Amino acid sequence: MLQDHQTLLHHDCGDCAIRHRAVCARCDADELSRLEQIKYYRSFQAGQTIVWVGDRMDFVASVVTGIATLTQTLEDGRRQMVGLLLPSDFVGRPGRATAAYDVTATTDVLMCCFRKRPFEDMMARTPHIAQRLLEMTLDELDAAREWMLLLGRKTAREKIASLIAIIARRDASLNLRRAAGTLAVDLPLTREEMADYLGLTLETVSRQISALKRDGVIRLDGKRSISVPDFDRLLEEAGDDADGGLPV
Amino acid sequence: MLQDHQTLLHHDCGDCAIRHRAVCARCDADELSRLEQIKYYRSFQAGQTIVWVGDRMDFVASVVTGIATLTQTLEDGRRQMVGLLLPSDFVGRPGRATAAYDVTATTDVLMCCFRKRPFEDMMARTPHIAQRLLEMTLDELDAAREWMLLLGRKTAREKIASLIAIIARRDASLNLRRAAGTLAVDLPLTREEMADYLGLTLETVSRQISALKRDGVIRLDGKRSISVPDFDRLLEEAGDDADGGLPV
DNA sequence: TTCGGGCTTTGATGCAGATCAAGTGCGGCT
DNA sequence: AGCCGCACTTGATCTGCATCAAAGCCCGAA
Repeated sequence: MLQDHQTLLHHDCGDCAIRHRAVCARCDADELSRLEQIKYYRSFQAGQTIVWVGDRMDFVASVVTGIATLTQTLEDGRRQMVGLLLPSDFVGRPGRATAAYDVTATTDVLMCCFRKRPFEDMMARTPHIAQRLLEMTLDELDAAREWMLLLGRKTAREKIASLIAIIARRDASLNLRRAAGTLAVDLPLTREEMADYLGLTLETVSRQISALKRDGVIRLDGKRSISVPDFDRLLEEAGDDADGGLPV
Repeated sequence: MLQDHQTLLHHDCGDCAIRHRAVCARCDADELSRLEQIKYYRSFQAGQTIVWVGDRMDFVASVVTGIATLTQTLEDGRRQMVGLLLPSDFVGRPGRATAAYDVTATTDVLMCCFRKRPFEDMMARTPHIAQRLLEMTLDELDAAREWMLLLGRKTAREKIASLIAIIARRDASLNLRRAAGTLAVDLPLTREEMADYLGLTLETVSRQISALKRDGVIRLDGKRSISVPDFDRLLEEAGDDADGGLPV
C-alpha cells in the first residue's frame, strides 16, 4: 500500500494512463515537465470523503484511477448525485475558493493534484491547458443536460436502462473491451448510490433491475455485475435511441 | 421594426448593454474592434425556433435582448428544458459542428452572431475570450447541477418556489431594481414552458402557483406577473435556503 | 460454525403528481 | 357587440413511485 504509493509518487507523466484524456492532454513535452514539477499524488480509500461542500479548496486535481461522485444535499437529507468522476475527470474550479459539492470516493481513488495558485498561473501562460479544460467542461455540461432530461422526464425503468447504457459506453471507451455479442458491465455503485444518481429510492432501483432481468434485457452475474445480451434492446428501453451502438 | 434593426446593425460594442457580461467582457479596446468586424445581428420573433437539434451550426452568438430556451425532446414528445438563455448568455459550442439542442425564442430576441470559423480563429489568438468563455461555461455547469438537484429531489411546490426565486434573482442582478420590501417578478414563460423546465405537467404548475398564492407566499398581479412580499419565506419554500437574500 | 451487519430483494400500502375532462377569462378580430 | 382562440384554472380519477416493513444473502469476525 505504502509501496504503491511511493511508486506512484515517481510516476512519469509521459506514461500516465490518463495522459491523453486529462486536462494535460494537449500539453507538449515542455509543458508537461513544468506540470510535473507542481503535481503531487493523493490517494483515498473507498467511502472516504475527498472534499466537503464549502471547504476551502487549495488544490485542483485529476482522477487517475478509481471512481468518485459529486453530490448535493438538501438540509433534510435528500441527496442528488450531480456527477460521476471517472479516470481523467477534473475536480475543482480555477478561480473559485470553496467547493460547491461533496466529492466522495466510491472505490479507492488516486488523484493527481496541483496546488490551485500555481495551476492557475500556469493556466494563464499555457493556452493548451485552458483549451483542454474548456473542452472538458463543455462535455460535462452536455452530460449534465442529458441527465436533466433523464431526471425530469424519464420513467424509473428508462432511468435504470440509461444508467447501465452510459456506464457500458464509458468503460467500453476506457477499456476498449468490445465483445461483439453480449457485453459485461460492472456497476461501480451500490443500489443506494444509483438511486441518488437517478432521483429514485433504492427500492425502486432494485425492483426495476429485477424487472429488466425478468424481461431478458439484462442478466445478473452478481449483485454488481451485469451482462447485456443485446445493447440495442437496452437503448430502446432507455428511451433515447439516438445512436445505435458504442462509439469507437 | 426595420428601423430598429438598422439602428442595431450599427451598434457600437463600446456601449452595448451586455458589454461587461458577455463572452467579450474581458476584451480590451483593440480586441473589441476586431470582434466588431466579424459580428452581425440577427433578430427572432417570440415563438420562433432559432436552431433545431442536429442542425449544422455555422455561427455562435450572444443573446443581446430577450429570452430563449434550450430544450431536449424524447421521440414520444416528452420535453425537458435544459437551459434558459438571458441577455449575455452564449449559444453554440466552438469546435462542434451540429447543434445539440433546440433553441427557441420565448420573447422577441436579438442575437449578436459570429461566424464560427472566424470566431474560433480569434479565440485561439485571444486568451481573454477563451478565459471568459470558460468562466461562463463553468457557471452554466453549476446552474445545470443545481437544476439536477431540483429535478431529482424537490417536490412540485419546492420546484415552483425555486423557479420564482431564480428568476427574481436573475432579473434583480440584471436590472438592479431592488425594492426592499415586496418585490415584483415577471414570469417570462407560459405555464407549459415552466412545466417543461421543472419536469412537471402544466396542470401541476398551475395548481402549485394557486397554492402558493392561497398561502400568501406570492401574489398574482396578472397571470404572468407575480409579487413576493417576503423573499426569505419564498426561499424557505424552495427548500435550499443556502443564502438569505439577493446577491449584490 | 455461528453470529452480526451491510447490501439487496420483495411485499403491502399510501400519496403526490399525472391524466382526463370541463370550465373561465381575456384580448383580438369581424 | 359578439365570437373565437388561447392561456390558464379547477375538478375527478388513476397510477407510478415512495414509504413502511420484513426477509434473504453474502462475507468477515469471533
